[in-house]
Order: sequence, then structure tokens, then C-alpha cells
Amino acid sequence: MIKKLEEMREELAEAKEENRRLRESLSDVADKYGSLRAHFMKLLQERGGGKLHQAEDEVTRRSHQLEEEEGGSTVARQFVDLRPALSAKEESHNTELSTDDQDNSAHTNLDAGEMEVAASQPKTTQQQQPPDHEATMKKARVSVRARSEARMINDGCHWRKYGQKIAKGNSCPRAYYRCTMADGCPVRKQVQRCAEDRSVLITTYEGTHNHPLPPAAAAMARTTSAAVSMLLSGSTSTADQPLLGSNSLLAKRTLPLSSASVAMISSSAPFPTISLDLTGVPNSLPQWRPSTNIDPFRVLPFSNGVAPSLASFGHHDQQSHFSGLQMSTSCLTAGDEGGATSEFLPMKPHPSGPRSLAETVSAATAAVANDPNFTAVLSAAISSFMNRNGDGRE
DNA sequence: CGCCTTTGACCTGCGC
DNA sequence: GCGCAGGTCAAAGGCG
Repeated sequence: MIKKLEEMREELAEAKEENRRLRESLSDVADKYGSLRAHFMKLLQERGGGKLHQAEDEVTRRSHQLEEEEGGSTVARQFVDLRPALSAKEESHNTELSTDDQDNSAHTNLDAGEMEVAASQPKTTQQQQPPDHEATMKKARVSVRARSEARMINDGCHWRKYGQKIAKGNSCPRAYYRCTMADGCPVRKQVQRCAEDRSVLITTYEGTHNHPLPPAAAAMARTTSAAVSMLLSGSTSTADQPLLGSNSLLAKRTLPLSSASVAMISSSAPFPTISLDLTGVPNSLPQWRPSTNIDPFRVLPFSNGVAPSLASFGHHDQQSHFSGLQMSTSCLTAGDEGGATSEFLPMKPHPSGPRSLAETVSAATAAVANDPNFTAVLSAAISSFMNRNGDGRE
């Protein structure tokens, strides 16, 4: 009994330590984000002129509004500051593009910025969307990797298991859960252990809740919904990109946050999936990982020495494909053409060699500018994870 | 008794 | 058309 208590105490100490590390990381990200944002706004001012001031004011106003509604943390506040300003018309238009029920009451739980992400896409691109785009959105998913011995992550919602399967390529069974907090809630999740590291639990969310959520669940829901919106923004801008090879269904975007870490997002037809790594790698940040439509649980690798702590994952057969996406600010090579594109293609050596720091920063800010909701997603996910750690491990 | 998990069957989409 | 794989259904049984 005493031994067990001691074990529990040790686990608690470990959890606290991990929590502390994550907070430090988050603080570091916030700092670096602040400087990046400052640079971004400076560039915008240089390029755009007065309208951007209005946009910035509007963004700030909305952010503060969100804070009041959600009681967001200081860091989260910093993260959401990049949200775009939108007209009411655009917002209403894009509500139609959100996942699942259009009259979904869960949208009241989700911050307005999530609707704004879709709205931030140029109208021309939206008009080019294929007719089944809405259906695609319903399939958009967010995958969260977290280290846990528990059967599944406690995200605050009530889930009912409705199926289990052994997926190809992973001997661990995949469990299917449906949200039971309200009748007809369309949200589903899949839980599976990572084949390579069974201590890692991979949870994939799909859909939007149609009911009010408890705070703990709200954070995760924000992550899901916002990430779905972010996927929309990616797919709309990349759907017709001829540069994507015929065998490349992935549309990828990376969002450099610091010299040692990169946030990633990708979409893949027909199930665009964002993977968020919360496995608590020391001195690293949560990582957005692209997944394939073949198996949304499959972990794609990060590689190379840019972020050594992340290099231990993955399938080597795809390593080269994504290695270029894992880049520091000194080797960022995509997303800067035209300043607005966020398309990150499978990496090829840049013909002109390493770019200047100015170009790199420009590319980075362009990427962030094109993914205004990324920060909100990231902060929601991190806060969710921290809440979990703060409550003690499962 | 209600809710949940388990598990085999079934459905569907996709590639060949 | 066929086979495969992912996803879902629903009956049966367990548990509090």
C-alpha cells in the first residue's frame, strides 16, 4: 500500500515536472511568436498600407472579445492575435463550410475565429472548391498523440465505444467511440496505440459537438474544430495545384515557430488530417503532423538534426518526403512565392541554395498569415494537455 | 435496469 | 467484378 502511494507520488512528481517543461516551452514559443508576429505586422504594413491597420485593430478587438468569452490564458491571447478580420457576410458564408451541423450549437462553444479561418480564404479560391468540399470537411480529422497508459485520454466528454478493429499496419486494435453527451452528437473519435511506441495513445477526432461542452472538453473541441477549419484553408488553396505530383495527395503547410521547432499541418484527400504530437518530448513543442488518407494514425516522421528530439519517430520510407518540412528558419524554402501561398511541397533542394534571412522570415510570416487559426489551435491543444497534466495523469 | 464493452457481421469505398 | 480495408451496426453479455 505504502509502496503504491510512493509510486503514485513519483508519478505525480513526474507529471508536475513534465507540466513545468511544457509551460517553459509554451512560454518560449509565446516569446518567439511575439517577435515573429511583430515582424509579420511590420511586413504587412510595408506591403499593404492603411487597411491593414484596420484589420489589426479588428483582430485585436476580436481577440479580446474571445478572451472575455473563454477566459483564455495570456499565452492563448497572444496566439489568437493573428486572426483575420472579416465581414459578417463572409462569416455567415463560411458557417456553411463548417463541419457537420450548420445550426450546430457547439459553434457557440467554439470561438468565432474558427469560422473566420475559412472566411479568410480568398473568395476566388472558395469558388473553385469542388462540389463535395462540404463532404470532405465532414471527414476532416484531428489526430492527437499523447503519452498515456490509460485506455483513452480523458478529454471531458462522454464516449461510447461502438466498434473495434485491427487496422492494417498496427497490431494494436483501433477503438471507435461516439460522443454520448447529447443525442445525435456527430462527433466520433478513434483511439489506437502507436505501433512503434505503445505508450503513445493516438486519438483522432472527427466532427463538431452539437451541445455545450465542459471546459476540459471545450479545449479539445476547439482544437478539433479549428484544425478542421485550418485544413479547409489548406485544401482550398491547394486543391488545384498542379505542382502536386500525381501520387502526392498531401497538401502540406509548416508553420515555423522557432529555430528548433516547426508546426505542421497537412491535408490529404479524402480525409484531411492534422496530427498533433503531445507526447511531451523535452524542449519540444506540440507538432502538427501530416497523415495519409490510408491510415490517419500512421505517424509520419520528422527527421534531421533541426529538431533532433523529434527525429525518433516514423517510417523511414517517407522520411525524405517530409524531411524538408522540418526546417529551421535558416532553411525554410517554401511558402514565400507571392507571399500568400502556404503550400509546402515535398522538399527539393532550392535551386538557388539557402535563402536570405529576410526571405526566410518573409516566408515564415506568410505562412503564419495564411494560417491565422493555427495559433488558436495550438494554444487550445496545449492548454488541454496542460489541464490534463495538471489534474494528474490518468 | 441502464449503460457500457465486446465482437462478428455487414456496408462502403477504392484499387486492380 | 473482386478483394481488401476501414468503418459501422447490433446482439450478447458484463458491471455497478
